[in-house]
Amino acid sequence: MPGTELEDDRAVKDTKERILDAAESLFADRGFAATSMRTLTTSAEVNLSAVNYHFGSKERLIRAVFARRLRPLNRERLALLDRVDAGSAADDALPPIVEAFIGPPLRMSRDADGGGAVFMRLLGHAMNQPKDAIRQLLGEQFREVIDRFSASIHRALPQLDDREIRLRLLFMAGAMAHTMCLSDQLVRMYDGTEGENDAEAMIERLVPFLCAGLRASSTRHGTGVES
Amino acid sequence: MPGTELEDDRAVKDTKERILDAAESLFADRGFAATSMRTLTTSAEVNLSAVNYHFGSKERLIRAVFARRLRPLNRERLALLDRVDAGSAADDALPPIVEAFIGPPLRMSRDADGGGAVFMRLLGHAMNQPKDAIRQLLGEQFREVIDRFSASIHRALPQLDDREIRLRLLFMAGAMAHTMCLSDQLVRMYDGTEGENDAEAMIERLVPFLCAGLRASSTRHGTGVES
DNA sequence: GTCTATAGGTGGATAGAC
DNA sequence: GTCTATCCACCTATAGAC
Repeated sequence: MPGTELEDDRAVKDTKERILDAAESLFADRGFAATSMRTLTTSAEVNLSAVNYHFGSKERLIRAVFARRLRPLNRERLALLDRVDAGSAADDALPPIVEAFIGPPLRMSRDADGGGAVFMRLLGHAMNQPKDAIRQLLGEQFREVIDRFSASIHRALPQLDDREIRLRLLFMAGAMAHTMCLSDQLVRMYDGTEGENDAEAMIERLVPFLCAGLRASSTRHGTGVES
Repeated sequence: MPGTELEDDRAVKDTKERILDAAESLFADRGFAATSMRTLTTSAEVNLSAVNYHFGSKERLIRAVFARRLRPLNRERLALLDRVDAGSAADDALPPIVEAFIGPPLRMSRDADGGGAVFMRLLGHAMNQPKDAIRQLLGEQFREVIDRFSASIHRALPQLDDREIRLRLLFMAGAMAHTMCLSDQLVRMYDGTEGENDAEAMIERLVPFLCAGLRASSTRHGTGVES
């Protein structure tokens, strides 16, 4: 079983990637349990046994699907955040922070060729998944991102305590996930009038909404004055 | 097949509700496809055939699970909105509007006895479901709610056009859905320090965040001035 | 209305030839 | 590494006795 990530063979990689691509697409469309290995391997045009040969089991295939995209995605987020952190720590650092958080995933939604669009739909779906092994996997993948972004937001908005920041980060993630998951319908809702406004237009609309939410006073009907 | 909603018999109702309760709980935990009728009927302590007898099929059981909770829930939302609409139409009507939208579902999360908590987790999961029959069902159930809330928000924030309002309503729904779906972890994250702060505390935190987001200027770094 | 029994089909995983 | 053939557990749905 070559599960030790020693991909030195071209033929192996092709088959593995065909499986990963098909899995991504089918999982996004139907969910994990509803996608059988039979339909998956048929769609990937590989043999039924190939999945077990290359990944060991269905569950490990699922983990591989997420790891393939999530690792570079979160690396990009943190790289963008590094650049923001190097500059101003004032309130006006907030929009770039938010964009570093939501930009890479939403922009990946636009990358229809590379299959990123499909994956983001899958991720939006998985983020609201019941307490599964998948959620645990996502928790591991996102822990560092959440910690780093919490810290940066705290620098920009020192009046918010850490707990409130993490909660609002959750609201942000929810709004983003829902947006990505419904991207099909959004494109339908928005095109015909403004043309090709996928990721960038959505980022331009989400950033003001989320920055305003992050800046909101914690008190119920507050006008900006703290407690 | 007594699928014509003529529940005049007590014994029937008990069995049906036991099935609905078990279905709600298992669907929330494992998803629809991963929940078999065997584990479901075992958990409900009814016979395997009871589901097909009372609901006709697994899919119609799923629809029944949603309809049972969603109809009264959305009725409550609209009733609350009616009371807001009867009052001021100014900007200060916004918090009650937002609360009418997110309050009933989040409050249902607290109702652990009635099983509402389980259902809301299920709903949060279903809202980010891929393009299934379930999403279509939810679309039907929510169309009137979205239309009515869009109109009320438009009265409170006349500077936003209808499309932007509907988009922000989507962001709201996403933040709410994600919050509800992760309620388990949130309770773990928040208790031990503030005690029993389930629904009301979360509403108090979501309302300022969402109101600020709704009020945000559409322009990227805007300070409140329109375009 | 509730039960047993079973039909008829699909699931993930594997053995072993090539 | 890829294929066919197959095991067997499990699935939904139904038939028919009580």
